[in-house]
Amino acid sequence: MARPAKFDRDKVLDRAMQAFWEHGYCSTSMADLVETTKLKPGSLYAAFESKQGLFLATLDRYGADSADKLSQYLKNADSPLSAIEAYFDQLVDIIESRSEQNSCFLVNTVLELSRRDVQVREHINKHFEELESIFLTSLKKAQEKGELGSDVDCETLAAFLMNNIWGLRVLAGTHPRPGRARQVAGLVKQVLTK
Amino acid sequence: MARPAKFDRDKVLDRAMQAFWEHGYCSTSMADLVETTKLKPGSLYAAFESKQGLFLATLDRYGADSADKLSQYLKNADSPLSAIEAYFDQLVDIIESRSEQNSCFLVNTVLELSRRDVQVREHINKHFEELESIFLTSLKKAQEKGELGSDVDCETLAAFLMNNIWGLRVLAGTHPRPGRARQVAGLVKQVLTK
DNA sequence: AACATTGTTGAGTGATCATTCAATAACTAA
DNA sequence: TTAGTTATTGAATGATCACTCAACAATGTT
Repeated sequence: MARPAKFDRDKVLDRAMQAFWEHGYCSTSMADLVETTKLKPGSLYAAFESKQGLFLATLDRYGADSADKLSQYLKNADSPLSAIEAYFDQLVDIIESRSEQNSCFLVNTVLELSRRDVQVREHINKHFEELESIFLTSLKKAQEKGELGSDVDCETLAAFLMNNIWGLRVLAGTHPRPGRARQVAGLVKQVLTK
Repeated sequence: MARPAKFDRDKVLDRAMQAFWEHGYCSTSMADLVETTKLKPGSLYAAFESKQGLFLATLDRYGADSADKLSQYLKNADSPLSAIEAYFDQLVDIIESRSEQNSCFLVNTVLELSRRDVQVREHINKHFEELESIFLTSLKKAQEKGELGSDVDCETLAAFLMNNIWGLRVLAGTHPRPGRARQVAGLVKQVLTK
């Protein structure tokens, strides 16, 4: 009934996400987004309402991807605890690789905007809660299997895991000496397996 | 030999720090700083060179204050381990208080700027290293006193403590449900005291 | 009092910010 | 073909950005 959009929404979101992820919300200008997405301002505004709208869309995309990735590690694992350890190992690999993109878009955003912007906070918290609930499911499974003592509080342990992931993401921002992330993660894994 | 400055440098730094701490670097405009410091643009630039120069000065002030505070908790403590626990307890109190200012200026800045700005990163890292070395000194003292087993790697444990402080600061940004910060800190303290 | 030096003032700079919109293009349904 | 609808375009908007500077004020020295 009308002219169809020419651009690929997913590709546009991906490119915008890369820009926000790398430079943060404030330091990514609409001019930057116009350049990376190859969409003119008018088209961007027609599709996403505003810079903030586009940002929230990229946040949700990143959050969904993160949850998928974590799920792939943990679902159907024979040993839930080993799977969690494997997840931490690959996180450490990313951080130790010193690649440009070893930060977490969600964690970056918590400290840049979430403290002051309710809408952003609600989106972020939703994604964090999803990640944590995936951990929690695995921890409970571990407890059923006897990998984890029945005295262990899985909720606290899940919160502790999230805390150390956040810490590792901050660590990545400091450009730490090689081996340090692995050292910290090693101690976290030790807590996990007693 | 010349006209002396009228303003109190420490008071100006304090006010600028509050502004940067609350809103971040990008979202604090020179107009904001002119308003909070009560200095005209020309005076600010004469005293601090640039927005970035003023920012680095406030960072250093915050870092020095943080180290002083941690030192006060840990130096001359009869039980180094209890002193570290006490430090975590007050950190939890700050976070659970849900006050406007329960974030850490250094952690905020790591994720806003440190990843991309070498100069900022060097300043931040210097302060983090100082904090960590204060923890390390206490941990070694604890080991000498037998509070900590001789098999414990104090360097790793200090890095672990920093990691969880960073995690707690991210947690604060999510506006968590009451009690959660205390729960996480409790587990950290448990690791500390075996 | 006169001079040298430095602090203070605030209007003004060009650049960049997010956003808008009228003109035009491309599609579907009739 | 035509009418109706929506996508695309890119120049233009006013606001705000970090920053400058010439005029003036206040001090110590002589």
